[in-house]
Order: sequence, then C-alpha cells, then structure tokens
Amino acid sequence: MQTLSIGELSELSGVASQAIRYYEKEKLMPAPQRTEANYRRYPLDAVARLEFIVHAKQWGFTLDEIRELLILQDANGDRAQAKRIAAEKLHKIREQIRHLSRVEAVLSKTLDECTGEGPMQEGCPIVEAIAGKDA
Amino acid sequence: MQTLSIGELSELSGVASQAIRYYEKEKLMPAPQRTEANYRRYPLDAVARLEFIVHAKQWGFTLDEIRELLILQDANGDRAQAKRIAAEKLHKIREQIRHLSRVEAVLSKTLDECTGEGPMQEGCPIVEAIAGKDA
DNA sequence: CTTGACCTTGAAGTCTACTTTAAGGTTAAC
DNA sequence: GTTAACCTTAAAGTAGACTTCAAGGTCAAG
Repeated sequence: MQTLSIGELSELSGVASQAIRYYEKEKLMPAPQRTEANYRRYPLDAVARLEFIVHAKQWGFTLDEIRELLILQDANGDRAQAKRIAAEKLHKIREQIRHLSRVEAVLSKTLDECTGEGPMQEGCPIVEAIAGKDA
Repeated sequence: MQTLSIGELSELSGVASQAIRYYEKEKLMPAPQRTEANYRRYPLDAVARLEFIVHAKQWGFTLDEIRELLILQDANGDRAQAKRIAAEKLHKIREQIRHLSRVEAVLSKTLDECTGEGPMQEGCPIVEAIAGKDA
C-alpha cells in the first residue's frame, strides 16, 4: 500500500473525506495524483500533513494562519516569518486569556455572593454584574 | 424627549439600527410602540437593555444565553436559574482558560527557543511544536 | 415642492469551517 | 451481472451574529 485513497486517508487521519477535499480547495492540502478513473491517490505523508492541520486547529490557529505556515514549509521559507506568525498568535492568545480571566474573576465572585434564592427584580447580583461592568 | 427613534437609540447605545431590529426579531429586545407612520419609539430604558446585551456579549455570552437571562429578568423569574446559567458559563470559561494556557505555555517556550534564523526544512521548532503536540 | 436624511420590510450576502445533497461514475464481491 | 461500497463534482445548507441591498414610505428644511 504505497498510496492512499481519500477514504483510507480519512480513516488514518480522522478527517472526513469531504473535509480533505475542502482543504484541497482551500490550498491547505496539495492536489494529489489521480488514477485513470480520476480517483485521488495520496502519498503516505499526507497523513502527517493532515495531523498538523488538526493539531494547529486544536491550538486555535485558523485555516488562514495554518495555510500561511504550510506555505512557508512548502517553500522552505524564512523561519523569521513563521516566528512572526506564531508571535502574533501568542499575542492574541494572551489577550484572550486576560479577557477571560477578568470575566472569570467577576463571575466567580458573583456566583459566590449569589444565594440563588429570591426573584430577579431589584438586584440579582449576576444581572447587575453583567449590566454594570465593562469587559 | 421622552421616547427615542431607532436612530437615536442606535446613537446612544452604539448598536446599529439593523442590529437592534435583529435583536427584536430574535426576542432580545421587546417590540416597541409605533408611531402612526409605523416608526418604532423606544422608552429610555431601552438604552440600558442594549447595554446589558453588549456587555454580556463582551463577556462571551451568546445571544441565546443572553435571551435566557433577559427572559428571567422580564418574567421576574427564579434567581436559581440565572445562577445556573452563569455557573455553566463560568465552567466553559474556565475550560477555555485552561486550554489557552496550555497553548500559551508551549507557544511561548517555543518562541523563546526559536532564533528565527535559517530555513524551515528539518526542524523549525514552531512547526515541530504544532505537529507533535496534542492540545 | 423637492431634496435628503431617516424610517419601513424582506431577502440576500458575509465569514468560518465545514456537512449535506444530488446526480452520477467505478470497483470489488458474490 | 448486479449490488454495495466507494469515488467524482458542484451546489446548497448550517450556525451565529449580523450587514447589505432593494424598493419604497415619511418628515424637516429651504
């Protein structure tokens, strides 16, 4: 088994066939060779490429960002650019963490204060916390 | 000026008129009174309601969640339910923070290690970090 | 009385990352 | 030789939260 059908690649990578075709259209996966009957045949390292995409997605990279990284790899490009992309991502991730931590702090404090008893009108602490705070 | 046109409400709240109409359709804003010419007229406290929505969005609540909270408020409902909604949100936020923190740690370490020099092939630490790690 | 700003509605478009559907060609098994 | 599983394409649908468009009604100013 030197090459893989799209179904086999899907099995091995855990990525649906239609998603693989989508990645091809979006230039994340290179167009593979075809059989006489026009079936896609993938080299074995296509699995690693798909796994890279999956991992990068789990890390919160968008497909656009992943494409950038893959293009750098394919072009054997400048590491400084890969570093820049990763640094921008790190910056965004830190901003997200800061934002979520602020929300976490207020929400957690509010929940501690809230007995969960009584009606909403006039002073449910949760509603007031949301209403009164700038994110 | 006892009531507001949708344009005035938009100005005061910073929410686009079309978005306000969208919130009305989505039952986040109540349908306001109309003039003879069928123009919407909002009471002044519509501003506060929109600000609540905006804040809740900044906090990461979805419109569905916000609608739940507003319904509780409008119905003068049970605070325990509001607490449940907020507690679920807090749980999700903590999960997000945990996930992002893991990514932040690895990405930050990787960037420190990466000089940003040389080509990509064979061992760009950034690419390897993404390729090798489960989120 | 006309120009322009503002209002009305419903429908369609946007973005991301796909999934689903439709309509059909191919290959392996029995 | 036919059925089932697999492959092909293009197009449409999904979700969330709107924005933009089209076509027209209304209101204040000059």
